Amino acid sequence: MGVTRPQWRVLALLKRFDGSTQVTIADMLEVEPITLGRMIDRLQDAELVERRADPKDRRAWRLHLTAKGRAKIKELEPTASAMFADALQGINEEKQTELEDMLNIIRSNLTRKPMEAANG
Amino acid sequence: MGVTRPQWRVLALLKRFDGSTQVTIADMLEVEPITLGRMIDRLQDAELVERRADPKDRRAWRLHLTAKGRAKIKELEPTASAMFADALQGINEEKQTELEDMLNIIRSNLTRKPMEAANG
DNA sequence: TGCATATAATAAGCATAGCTATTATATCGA
DNA sequence: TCGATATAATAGCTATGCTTATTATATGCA
Repeated sequence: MGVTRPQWRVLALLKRFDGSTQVTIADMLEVEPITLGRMIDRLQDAELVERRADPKDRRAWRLHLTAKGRAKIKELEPTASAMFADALQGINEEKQTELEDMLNIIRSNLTRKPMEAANG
Repeated sequence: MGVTRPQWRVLALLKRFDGSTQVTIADMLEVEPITLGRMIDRLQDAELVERRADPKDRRAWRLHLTAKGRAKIKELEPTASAMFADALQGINEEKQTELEDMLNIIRSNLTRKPMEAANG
């Protein structure tokens, strides 16, 4: 439908946090800055996102959706919602919350700890 | 530790299903045959896996662990177990089963259905 | 001020992953 | 048996993702 899944995640985040720096978006997506940087290269080529200089920090870019980017989001949002609903069919809301909680525990286990057990 | 995470998954599967074809392993990993084929290229370069001709089907390769591959598995298995245990800390066995069940439902929702909702 | 350190972004190189197309071989049906 | 179709693997191209290294700029502190 014109964008890849990771690209869609970037667009969705920029919808909520327009004007973020690359590092900020990379952190939210849990990817490395260079990975996000290259995704932005392609999104910029596709004219869905643009880089603007940060007036306060000359090292940083501020990322902004273009009009075309906002249109693409509008176009894809119904599909995204439908896919989520479809994926979660057969799991009630209470269970969905439990699922989310457990996945958050696992993420925190894997990211915030030095993993002594695995290295010893 | 000498192999990447996807490569480890291939080795672990071959430990259980030594002699499988590429398509079979690709199906189990839920990746495309070409993706698995290229992983096997690298595992073969690293002398962890070898391709042997299928005596009954000249199109197909049979994948086998080398002695070096089996040694690598023995070396990494404790780390793998420790990482799993670490990731699941704070989630009791009953909850772990529920988690697995829910993830299986989601996978089946996303793979076995034509996704009418999303396309309509 | 001026140096050490930190931070934002990028570069090079490699691995993983998908899509489409192609080649070689099997298999099924008339 | 032969032609249509299916299947196993590969090739080319693109996108994602990481590690390590580098450049430019900020910031903290003496």
